Parts: sequence; structure tokens; C-alpha cells
Amino acid sequence: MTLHELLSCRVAAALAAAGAPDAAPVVQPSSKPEFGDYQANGVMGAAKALKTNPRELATKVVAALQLDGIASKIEIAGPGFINITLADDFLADTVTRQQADVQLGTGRHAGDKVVIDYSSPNLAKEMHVGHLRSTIIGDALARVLAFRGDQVVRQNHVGDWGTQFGMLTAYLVETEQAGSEALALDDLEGFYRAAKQRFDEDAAFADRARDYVVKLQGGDVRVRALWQRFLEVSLAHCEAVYERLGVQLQRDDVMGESAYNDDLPRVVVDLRAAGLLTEDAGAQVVFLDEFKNKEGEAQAYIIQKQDGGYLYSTSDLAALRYRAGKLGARRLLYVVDARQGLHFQQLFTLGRKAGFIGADVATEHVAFGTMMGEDGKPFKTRSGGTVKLVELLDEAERRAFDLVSEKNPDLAEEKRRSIARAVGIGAVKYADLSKHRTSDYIFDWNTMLSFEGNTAPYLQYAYTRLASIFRAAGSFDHHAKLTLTEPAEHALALQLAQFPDLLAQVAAETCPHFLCAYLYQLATRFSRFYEACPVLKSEGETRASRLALCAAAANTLKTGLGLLGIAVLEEM
RNA sequence: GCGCUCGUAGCUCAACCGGAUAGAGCAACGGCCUUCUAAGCCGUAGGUUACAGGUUCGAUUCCUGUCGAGCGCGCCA
Repeated sequence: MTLHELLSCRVAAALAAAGAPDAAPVVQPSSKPEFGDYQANGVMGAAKALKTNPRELATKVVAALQLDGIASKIEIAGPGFINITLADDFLADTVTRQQADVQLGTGRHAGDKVVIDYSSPNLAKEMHVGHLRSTIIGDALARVLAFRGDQVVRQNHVGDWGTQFGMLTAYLVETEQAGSEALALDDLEGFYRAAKQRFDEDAAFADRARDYVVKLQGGDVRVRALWQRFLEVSLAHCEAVYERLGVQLQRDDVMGESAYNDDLPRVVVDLRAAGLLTEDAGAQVVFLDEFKNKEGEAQAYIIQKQDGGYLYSTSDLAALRYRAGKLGARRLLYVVDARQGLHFQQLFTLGRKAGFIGADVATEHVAFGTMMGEDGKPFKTRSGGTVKLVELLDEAERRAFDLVSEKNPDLAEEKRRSIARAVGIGAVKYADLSKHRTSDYIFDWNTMLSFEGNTAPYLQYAYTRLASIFRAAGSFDHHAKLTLTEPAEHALALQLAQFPDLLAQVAAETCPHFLCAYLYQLATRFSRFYEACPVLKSEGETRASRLALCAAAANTLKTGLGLLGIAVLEEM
């Protein structure tokens, strides 16, 4: 049982004993240190329901509250808050037990199968900053869910289908004939621009491109092979970016739009058989009662164009059915831009109506905000283009290298390079992950590549201080008995003990920024401990205890950062 | 026109589904390195939570309205 579960359970029992069996305990970490470690707020609501005095009810609840060996102090405050301070010995035991578990006390429930759709770049172009959020939020969530024991299936729903690929393959033939194919494909972005230019300026080329789309969809062997070659280059580019970013997506996780191509006609047939499809202006559409406006007119959700072509609604329906059916997932997560909110509401509603997914399958659009420029308008470079992801990462590493060279000039250059990689990439990811995903995102080089305060380098720095202590300490017992005497030790141990509760919250609400806030708080509490409590200079049991506490902090920090996909360093 | 998301310190962001005196970081000002890495620690200052009502012991949070912002809404994804 986690701390929160334990306390909730005990307070609920005390409420029942005091005559409020149905009252919610409402236990949460205290808002201020003066209020102890946890506060139970359920008494006020319960007193209201029972029409009794909350202070009197609180007195009864506290009298019935069984926290022997758990709490060192229980107080009633204000209108009826119950403030609980945990016993040092109990906290020490909790941390010790947690550290003995490879999952740090989090892995109890046996694996729900969860499909998580993230990154999903368009393979026609190079990855740009707009792909960052989905990629790293999805990766962090996948890691957290897997760590807690869920069976996670990653799905990289890449854009590898549609009209633009006719254009690209047609252009690939041209460059091949000109003997410059390899060179051209080396620069995906330039290749796309050049193909687009040919398409816009040369009617014959445009016709050829359209012909290639038909051949591609019809399964023409030669065009398919060209298309495959292009995808190979583009995927290799994505994988290089994933590798640099420390994102776990691999080739096996790729399940692109094209994978559902053969299933699309069946989707239409099945929707029609279910009586959901209507022909409107030549297109096959679904009108869902759930999406009526005030005038009672239902919104159209187009499944098939009047020319017979399919849309992303069609392939998303096919993917939905595949994930719930063939993959057998109980929870479907889509880490996709918030602007597609309506699409997903319609998709999920229709998917259920059509029987593609059962009532026991949860569907969640893990929406995130739009990338904005410093002026608050949609993000663009000075010249009006998009910032490539590799350019952002290059800049991050360059700045980190300059800083580490300034702070630690004696380190070998190769060492400084590798530190700069971890610090630069970590800063970029943390800057993004630490914000609530639903809010719009202001892209700013200086904010994103800041290395002070609430940033990844602060957390990494805390870890290097720990590593430095361990180096100087030599061998020691990582699981020595903890004796918590100083307030800074108590605060740090409490933070460590809350790790399982925190991860449960991240998993339930799919919000990585909770984990960032937790780790920042953990690092802050460690830093205070570091200032207040000498480790190596203390002696005997105190020294052994503090070293073990440091080991627990280092382990939790490393694990937590690992779940965000951020590396730790021995020195920086 | 309809719908979704939002409006919190000068700036960037939090606030654990209604809890106590709304918290951090950056920027500003002042302290702390002969002592485990100062990318750090401590302190000061900074707020009518857009505005107006309502619900109740209690509202940044829930409801209504106003103002303002961003984004969606039939053949792109």
C-alpha cells in the first residue's frame, strides 16, 4: 500500500467509527510544513452531511484514528482539518522497504494492456519542433506505464500515405535518372521542397505525380518499391532523432497509415451495415446525434470522399478497431495536438457506436497545446519556416558545451561533449515535459535552453553531487538503517516515500509534468539536506544513515529522470 | 454563427477534480564558497487569480453572464 492509500484507508475507517461511513477522507500532502506531512480534509464535508459541528466530529475521528507507529503527531486545526505528521521511524522503514524493490514500491497491479500512439511524424518531411511534444510526452508516459506494470504497446502512426507520396516518388525517379538520387534524399526537407516546386511549375510532372498516387494505391510493384526506398530514408532520419532524444521508439513500433489501407473498404462497409452511414453530396458521412448544434443539426463526419478516396477518419477507425481487437488493449492513448480534439471525440463516439471497441476499453485523447512563437503567434522562424528538430538539438548541445567548458574547463573535451549531450537534450525535454501538456507552448530558445532553476540540469546537478559523495565515501551499505533526526532528513525521506503515489497520478492523468514537479521538489529537498547535514564528516550510525539516505535519493532521482527519458551524470 | 481550450507576480509556469495565509523559476535587491561540485543554499520585494454576479463553512477550481486570446467546425492530416 502506498502512503496515500494507507492514510486514506485509516482516516476512512476512523470516519466510519465516528458515524460517517460514507464520507471521503480527502487525504493529501499538507499545503504547508506547519500543517504536518498530510492533511485530511474530509471531516468538514462529512459534518455538513450529518449536520453536526465539524470540530466535534474531528475530535471523534482523531480519537478513532489508528496510526500507531505511523504518525508521531495528529492535530485538529482550523474548521476541522486533521493534520498528520509521520513518525521518523515509520518513514525510515518505508524508504528502506521501497529501496529494496526494483520498482520502488510502484508495481502492484498486473498489467493492463495499453496502446499508446505517439510521435507519428509525417514521413514526407523532416522532423521539426512541432513533433517534439508528442514524441517526448508519449515516450515519458509509455515509460511510466510500463514501469508500473502495464503492458505497453507503442504505436508510431507515421504519415506514409496520400497524395504527397505520389509527388515524392515521381521526383525520386527524376533524380535517379539525373544520377543525383542519393544526394537529394540526404536532405529530406530540400527534397520535398524541390518536388513541390516541380509539382507546382510543371503540369506534366504533376500529372505523373497523380498517376503515381494511383499506382501506389493500386499496388504497382515498381512504384511501391520507390515509395519503400523513400520511407526507408525518412524512417532512418526519424530513428536518428529518436536515438539522440533518448526516445524508445523502434522500427517494430511503426504502424503507419498505409498499414490500414486494405482495411479501409471494410470500415465503410461495416459502418453502412450498422446503419450509421449517410450519403451526402456524394460523400459517405456519419451524422452523430452527440454532436448537434443548438439548431439540432448534427455535424458531419466524413468517412469517404465523393471521389471514393479515404480520409484520416477512415484509417483512424481502422486503427481503433485494430488496437482494441487484434492488440487486445484495454486503454487507448492518443498523444496528439489538442486541435484535433473534435476529431477524436467523433472517432471515439463513432467507434463505440459501430462496435469497433467495447465498453470496457478506455479511449483518451492525451491532448497537448500548440507551439507558439515568442510573440504568442503560431511558431515560425524569422524566415517563416519551421525549426528542424536536429537544429534545436544542435543548438542545445552547443550552449551546454559552452557552459560546461566554462564551469569545468579541466575536463577532457570528449567528457565535456558527452556531458553537453545529456545536459542539452535533457534541458530541451524537461522544458517541455515540465509544463502542463494542455497549455499552449511558448517556444523560446532562452527559456528552453536555460540551465538554472527548475530545469533538467538542476536535477542532473543534484545527482552529480550525490555521485561525488559516493566516490569519496568508497564502499558503504546502501541499505543501512535510516535514522531521521534533522528536519531536512525528514523532509527528504517523506518526498522519497511519496514516489509511488506520484507515479500513480502520472499514469492516471497522463501528465508527465507531475513527475517533473516531484523530481524538482526532490532535488530541492536534497539540496537543503546537503547544505544542512554533512554526510562524510558525520560519524558512526549518522554517517551510515545519511549515506543510505543519499543512496535512496540518488536511486529515486535516477529512476525518475529515466522515466522522463533524461540521463543522469556522474560529473558535470 | 456553433463548439473546444484558456485568461494567475514584470516574464515563463504550478496549485494533487472545493480546502487553511495562491506557490516555484527567471529577472531585481541583499547575504553564504580555507568545509561532500556555488549549474547550489538562505533572505527581501512582487497578486483584487481578466471582470461582474451566484452556489456554501470555504471558490484560482463549480454555475451564469460580460470582455479578451488561441484553436477547431464536408471532402488535408
